[in-house]
Amino acid sequence: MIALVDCNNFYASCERVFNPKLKDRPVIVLSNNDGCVIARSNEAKQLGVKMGCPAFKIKDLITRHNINVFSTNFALYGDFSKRVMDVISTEVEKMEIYSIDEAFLDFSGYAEKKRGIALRQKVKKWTGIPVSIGIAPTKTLAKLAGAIAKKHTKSGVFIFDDGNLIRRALNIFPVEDIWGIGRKNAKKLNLFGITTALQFRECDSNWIRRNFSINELNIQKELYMEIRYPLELTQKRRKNICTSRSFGVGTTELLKLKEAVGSYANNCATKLRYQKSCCTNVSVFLSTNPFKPCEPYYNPHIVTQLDVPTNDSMEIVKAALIALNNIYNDQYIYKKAGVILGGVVPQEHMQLSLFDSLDRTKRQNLNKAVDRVNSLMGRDKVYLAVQGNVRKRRVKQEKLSPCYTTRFSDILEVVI
DNA sequence: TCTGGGGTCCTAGGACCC
DNA sequence: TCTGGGGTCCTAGGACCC
Repeated sequence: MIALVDCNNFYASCERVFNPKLKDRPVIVLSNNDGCVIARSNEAKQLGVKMGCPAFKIKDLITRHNINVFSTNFALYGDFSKRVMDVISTEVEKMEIYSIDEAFLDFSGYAEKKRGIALRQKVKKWTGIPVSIGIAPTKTLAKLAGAIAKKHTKSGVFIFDDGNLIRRALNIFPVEDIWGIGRKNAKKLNLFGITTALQFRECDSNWIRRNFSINELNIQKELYMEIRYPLELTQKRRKNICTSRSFGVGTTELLKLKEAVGSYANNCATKLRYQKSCCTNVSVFLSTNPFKPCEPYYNPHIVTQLDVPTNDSMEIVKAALIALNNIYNDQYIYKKAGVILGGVVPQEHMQLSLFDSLDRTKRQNLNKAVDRVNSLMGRDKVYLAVQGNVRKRRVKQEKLSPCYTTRFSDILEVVI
């Protein structure tokens, strides 16, 4: 049996932990640049705040209902994620951290509701974060059980321990809410009269294979309790590493784009070194504002192949800046830029080039030193000149909460 | 005025090989 | 007149996830 632990309204819950005034109050968290709603407390959901909605569209609603608004605070959420996962790991032998707020656990041996309830209480007590737990024979069914646990139980835990129960649940569960069936596929299925999870499970497998991909077939098997997506216990290296940002205000200036793209490339290289990998290609993209139909849309993208796999900041930044020069056109107002590193290979599998002129050992030592300074003293303490003034370029975050758990100056004081 | 960021996997079609 | 058969690899685009 597999258990899925899912933090309830995760970012909103993190904001609440050190701010008890927010209890039972509507809370929302915004994306970068305070753009869109990316998390909502139950109270905010009840007021009709939709996921992904641009903040400016619900200004009235926010004032009218006194909704508590927060800018995204990833230092805080990342730290809480780690705490929650640490607590869970004290209770299980094997677990797969699936996302910032979810984990699949091996519950074989002792898969009972009370085990889930005890775990849930422990996480709440030790971290302050409420979670829901779904227990079932497969991941797909565990996701479904988790959804039921969140919406329809008081205990926050739901277990699929019998075939009849699964059948009854599938019969009322909409096909579009199955894990892995997205909007597009749900629409297609609806056209064939398939609206519930049970109808999907009872479809002819050959028909599914012909009209959809292998994934949908696997999902169908998982609904029949056949494991197609086993627990993944080893942490996988990322195959692509991306850093991209929207700008608060659009720009046509090449210099500003250089600073941005240089910074994103440097950030990607740092992430790459962190997972002990090298990349073999660097791609850069730009984008104008897609929400302005009156302005022409321009979305160029270019991939540069590297001779030698590398994770050297300067080399990657250089490649990114050359690419930028090649796609830049001064006739457009750019709203977003990004860098993607691809062809990622483990550091130790590096294929050297016959014509390489770089002293790679020297560069490695330099990068290592920079990484160490930045990890000890705070990010961007040392950066490349081409990045410009990194502190000046901060994104808009008007409602940022303190970094209660990751910055000494933000730690709460208890006054007696 | 104001619309996020970071990933994975699958498939079809083209280029290429012998 | 009549023009094969069996592969691999790469890429773009699309779907999905959080």
